[in-house]
Amino acid sequence: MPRPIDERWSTMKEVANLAGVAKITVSRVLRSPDLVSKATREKVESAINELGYVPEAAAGALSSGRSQIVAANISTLSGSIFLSTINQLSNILSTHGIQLILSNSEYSEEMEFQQLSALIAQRPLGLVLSNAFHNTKRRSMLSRIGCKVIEIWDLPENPIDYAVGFSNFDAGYSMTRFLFKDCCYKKIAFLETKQGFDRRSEMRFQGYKDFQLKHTNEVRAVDLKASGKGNIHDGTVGLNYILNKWPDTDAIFCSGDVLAIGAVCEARRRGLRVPKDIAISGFGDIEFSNEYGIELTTVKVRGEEIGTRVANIIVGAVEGAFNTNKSIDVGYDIVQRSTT
Amino acid sequence: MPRPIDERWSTMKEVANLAGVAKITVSRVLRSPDLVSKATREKVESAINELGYVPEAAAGALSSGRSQIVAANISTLSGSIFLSTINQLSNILSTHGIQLILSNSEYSEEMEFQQLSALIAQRPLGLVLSNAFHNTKRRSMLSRIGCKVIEIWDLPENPIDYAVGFSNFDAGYSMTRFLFKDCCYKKIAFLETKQGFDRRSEMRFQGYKDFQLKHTNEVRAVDLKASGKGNIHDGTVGLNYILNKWPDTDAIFCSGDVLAIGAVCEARRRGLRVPKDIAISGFGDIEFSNEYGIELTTVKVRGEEIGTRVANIIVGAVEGAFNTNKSIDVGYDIVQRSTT
DNA sequence: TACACAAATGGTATCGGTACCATTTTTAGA
DNA sequence: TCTAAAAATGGTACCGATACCATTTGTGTA
Repeated sequence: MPRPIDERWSTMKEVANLAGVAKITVSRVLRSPDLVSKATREKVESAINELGYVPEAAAGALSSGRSQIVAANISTLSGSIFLSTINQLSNILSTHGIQLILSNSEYSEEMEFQQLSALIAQRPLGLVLSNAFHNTKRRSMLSRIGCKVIEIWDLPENPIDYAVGFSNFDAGYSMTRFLFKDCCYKKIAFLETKQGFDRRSEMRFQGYKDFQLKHTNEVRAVDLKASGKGNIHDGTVGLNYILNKWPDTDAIFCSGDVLAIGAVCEARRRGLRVPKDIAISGFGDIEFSNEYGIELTTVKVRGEEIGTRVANIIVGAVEGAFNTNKSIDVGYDIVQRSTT
Repeated sequence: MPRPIDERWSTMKEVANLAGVAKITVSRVLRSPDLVSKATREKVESAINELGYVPEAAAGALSSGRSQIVAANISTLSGSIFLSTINQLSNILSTHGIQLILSNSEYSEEMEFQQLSALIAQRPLGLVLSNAFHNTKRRSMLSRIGCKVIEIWDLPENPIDYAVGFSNFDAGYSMTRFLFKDCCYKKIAFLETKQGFDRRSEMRFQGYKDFQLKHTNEVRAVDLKASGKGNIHDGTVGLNYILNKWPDTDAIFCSGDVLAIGAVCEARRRGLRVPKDIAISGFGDIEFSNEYGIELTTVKVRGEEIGTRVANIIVGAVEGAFNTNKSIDVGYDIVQRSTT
């Protein structure tokens, strides 16, 4: 369909004609100005300005076989867990002229597959995933993708290409040990709301379970799958459910901060003292965790650093750096505040 | 799973050869399957599966003159204000095979221009902006862009193409009137923390100012520009600043919910009763506003609906619908809770 | 001045799809 | 059975950049 004349963008050829050079020279001015003499460069630049020329990324990508795009598929935007990572990643990439395509799979596996194809269609420089894929078909799709695949917020045993994150198992284990050994709670429950498959939450649970089986031989775990969107309300439901089922519970380890905040609010509403009657801890250390009248004990995750590391891997790979470190552990911290 | 010898992806030509058809037929199977007979379609589909073929978006975009990309530039990700809009937009677009490129302009103004160019380089189907551009050069760049420009979360008088949002002026005016007339507060202050140029916050302030000048002839406004990131801490600073400067203030209208929550916390810390000693209202109705022990009076914005409307405009335009409605007002609600 | 070599510039093929039109095959109706 | 129209398929020329190699121009040294 022929676009209306006035809506067409200028092309490199038109810039070249106006400047009186070959179009390859225009290309050089934009991509490797050092190879062009000052006089020519200035002629070309003024032609670019005059025409308001903006090169077409698709043509460049096709011709060079290399896009200026990084794709990220994260499980959810709404939880805001990944925001700091995405924000940082986007900022660093944009200083290198790389755009970030964002898609979220809301933890649904079918959508993830479709979206994965759509992302691969962009032939991105890097593919950032917050959810590891265990399905073989998908893994094979990813392994032959030809761009860097970077799994984040977790450290799977065999990363496809790279992993930047921390051990969710260890985090779950550490927090449980902290509650048990340092805080001396002996009846610890675990609360989560997995939507579909959430490997990271699952691993935190495994860490909790592992500790519990070693030290108390009792597992008190609730997964509010059905209702669960991981919002504050779920925290209130979860607290009630747990205290109803195991009335002598003295601490609840929530798989996310929002859940934990909900649980704290509900505990207070019921007239329970936190942490005296019931201790509550979370995971993630979101902005609200340390403000707003609640100082939540939680696992602090360096989300921003993950973004930085991911950006460095991608930018490095573009510049030809060879990175042998497949797995980058940014660690985590147990942060004690006043809810335990 | 053996990685192919070279990391090249299969091309449409290879699929065509395997299926024994012309490559244009493969293209048809993917884009308009109704034009292809069932037998041929199945042959081609099995060839696609066998080769794991994923078409290259850049080639399609170049050839058809139409990308499958929508670009959004929002002022900031971290505030989480736009999350529901972006989330909804991304979800709807992805069901139409359209990808969302996200960039944020929270850094320098120079970068904003660069980023705009980078986004335009993608020749997106639509360009979604949370910040109106007043600079003439930029506006002219935007007006000749050839794709739909959609300004969101505001209703400028002359939208470049479309605007989906609400009147920030009206919202500011309405909340002030609500505090004054319905709640009978007579000494109302306005607190904001603008980062750079924030037209939306500015318009809310103008609404506040307009009402005040009409009814009290007094404006008590604080803009924590310098420190201001709009976080909870700023709310505490702002409350103290205001009560110090105008001790008889009986209500504070905060330009954002996070600020308001900070102000409520600080008021309580100081032993003030909310709303008896000091009333506080916010703007945005973020998730935390109605939970977590604070029931904040605020202006509820339908962020998700904005996302839906934007997606519909873009998808509609792709399908050739002609939308005459340049300005879509999704409205807002004054929600009274317990802080006023 | 001549020559070698570096710097600057240009020509052409090509990336992998889609548009447009042409051609072949199938179907329906007289 | 024949013919016209519809359905299915194919051929070819692009889209707008970059890669690669060729060519021209400029510079320093003998």
